[in-house]
Amino acid sequence: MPKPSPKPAKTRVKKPAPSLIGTPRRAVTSYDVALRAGVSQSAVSRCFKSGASVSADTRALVMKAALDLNYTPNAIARSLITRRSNLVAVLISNLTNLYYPEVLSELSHQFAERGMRVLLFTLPHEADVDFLLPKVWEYQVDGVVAAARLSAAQVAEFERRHIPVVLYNRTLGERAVNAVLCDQAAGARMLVDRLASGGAKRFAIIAGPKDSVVGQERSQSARARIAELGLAAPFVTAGNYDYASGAQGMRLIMKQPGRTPDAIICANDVMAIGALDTARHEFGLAVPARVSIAGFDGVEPSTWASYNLTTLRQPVHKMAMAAADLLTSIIGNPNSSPERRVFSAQFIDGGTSRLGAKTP
Amino acid sequence: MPKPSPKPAKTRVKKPAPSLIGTPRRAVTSYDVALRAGVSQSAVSRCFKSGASVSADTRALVMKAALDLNYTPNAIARSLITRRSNLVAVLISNLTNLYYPEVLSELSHQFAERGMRVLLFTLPHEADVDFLLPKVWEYQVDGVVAAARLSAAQVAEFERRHIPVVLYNRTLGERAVNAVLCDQAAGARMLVDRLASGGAKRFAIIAGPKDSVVGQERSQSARARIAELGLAAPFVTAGNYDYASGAQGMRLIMKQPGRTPDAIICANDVMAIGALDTARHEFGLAVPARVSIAGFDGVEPSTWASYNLTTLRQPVHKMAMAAADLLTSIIGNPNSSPERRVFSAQFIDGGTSRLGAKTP
DNA sequence: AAAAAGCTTGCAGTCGAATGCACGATCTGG
DNA sequence: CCAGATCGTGCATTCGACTGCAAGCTTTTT
Repeated sequence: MPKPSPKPAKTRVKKPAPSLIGTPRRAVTSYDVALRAGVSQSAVSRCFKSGASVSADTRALVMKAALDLNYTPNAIARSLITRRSNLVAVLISNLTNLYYPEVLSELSHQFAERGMRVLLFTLPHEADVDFLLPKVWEYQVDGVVAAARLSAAQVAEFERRHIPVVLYNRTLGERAVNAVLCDQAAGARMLVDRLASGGAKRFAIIAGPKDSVVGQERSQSARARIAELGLAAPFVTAGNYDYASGAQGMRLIMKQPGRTPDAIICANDVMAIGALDTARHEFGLAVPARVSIAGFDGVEPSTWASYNLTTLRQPVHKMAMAAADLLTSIIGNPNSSPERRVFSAQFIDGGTSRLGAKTP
Repeated sequence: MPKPSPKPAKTRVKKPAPSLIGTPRRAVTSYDVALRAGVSQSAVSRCFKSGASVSADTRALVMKAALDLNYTPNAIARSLITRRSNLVAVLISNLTNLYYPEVLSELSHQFAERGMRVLLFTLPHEADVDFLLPKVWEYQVDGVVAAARLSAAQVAEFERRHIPVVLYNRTLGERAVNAVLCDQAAGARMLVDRLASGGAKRFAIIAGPKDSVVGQERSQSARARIAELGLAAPFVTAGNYDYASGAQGMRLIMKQPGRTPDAIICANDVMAIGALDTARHEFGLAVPARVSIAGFDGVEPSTWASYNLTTLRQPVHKMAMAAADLLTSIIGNPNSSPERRVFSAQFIDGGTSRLGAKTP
């Protein structure tokens, strides 16, 4: 008697107990398919990978079995081993902004074409991004498109984790980051020039929120150009990118002492529309006869007949494509140095401004 | 000599070769944390799971180590074993529709509050959904919110795979499905009643596309009610839910022989806005003096001063919340029987319609 | 016809976290 | 002061697919 075997254990080397931890029902796996097709699991795996070495016979067998069983590869399991999730996080601060849905839609399509999925992260307006980022990391996304405010530290954190980030319509000062941009400054200057050569002398600006880089760039550049032209410094009021703040901005402008401005530049279309409606319906001002109004972005409502807004349209489609291209290229080739792709806005000569001729 | 050992193999039972398959750099894992904290991997795992049995000492050690190493649990690995991805697929056909971004935004917030992420699937307008669905399955989403056309077969396929689906503003005839709805019929009938008691006698309808269940419901109910009131059958033209088709619908209406209608019901706000702009600016019709115009949805631009549209606002916030609630409840409790949550639209008495008094 | 080169294929070990089990430590009560 | 209960912990296995390796088979080359 070698041992009275106090513990019944240690005999079975395997299978202490099948647990099936989560168990919301077991799905069809590659093993099931392999069994049915009479091949190994590896063969099944290879059949679902292009470029793998599988004979036509095996492939046919496997595909038949897969179809019979309604097998779909498990992307989660795949990601675990390949270290590629094919997920892209898209961070968007404010989907109700009217401009962003368009961006999101384009991004979604662009990434879909590249075989990637969009994991959406919306920020409850200016909420704590730091609270959100760990969620992004958890999902092992292959990359991030950020159309939301990220601090330099936050971007650095992504870099430390080797997660490529492309900023959309944002930069971090002079810091080298991947970004897709629209040249706001050039647009703003052009706008001022056109308005000025159309006769505008007294400008006012309804700017974006202070923490919006894009908004600041738009209003600062406009101010700078106004100064360059030797015109009086404009009255500036900050809005929140929504209709109500455009309307409110208009009221503030009208409350200012002195003559009413003859040109109002708004940091986005929706505010311009708010200002326009208020000018017309609340103050009975003829636009553009008495005052010119212009916006930025070129969102759909700006083209509607009631507005036909003068604006600077961003090439959203091209920009989204560039963002997707840039991000996929970084994913495929880390260590590439940061790149900025800058687009220029298209001037839309709507009916809300008296404009001079285009300077050549 | 038992065997000259033709194969040198079979000696090493483990470690044939470390492969590190995908290798876009190894991240910090729970093992690393365990090592640093001087505990087992299990302990680390338990520290990140609420309700697990861990001593305060261990927890402190682990948390310190995790912080030092910047550890974030890998949701992919977790999903594999727990069979819960905490991902919800949101299917949206047309993000440029102006109504959907609002829905998406609300859904995103609602799911975020429940610890779930939104995996976005946008359908290139009426593209092949069947092509998209396998992608949804691959990611082992815990559930689906479909604000897009799904056939009964497609929904059945989800059921077969035990993936809960909640339809948003959609049904499948009498088939029992989980759905969050807005009572379109009641809204449409109420709208007709109000317009009729305001004096409308000659109706016209700019309907939604033929394949839009919601659109059909809206226009059919309106027609039915018009008939019930003994009024002439309305001229009906189908649009595509966009501004251009609203405008086009208006032109078609004006081309009809006989007297111009005195009330136009549009299957959504954007078409109503298109029709309104066209009526005013192209045909010089006074609205609502000569013709009443009304829409559905209550999107933001419908409230703008230039429009101030009469419409039926959908309680998007409540509906999204209901969708998220419903879906999470099904996830937590499969085998629950399908449920419909129906909301009613809020009548917005804008300035584009001559309305009679509300019937009590 | 033998040798070399090619294809296919299965084996077995990964990826990172979760957890059933059993052992050890601590605490309670008799 | 020891039996029994409680708590905390580590071990080993699991989830499902991917892939390096080497063996088996086929084809080509000489």
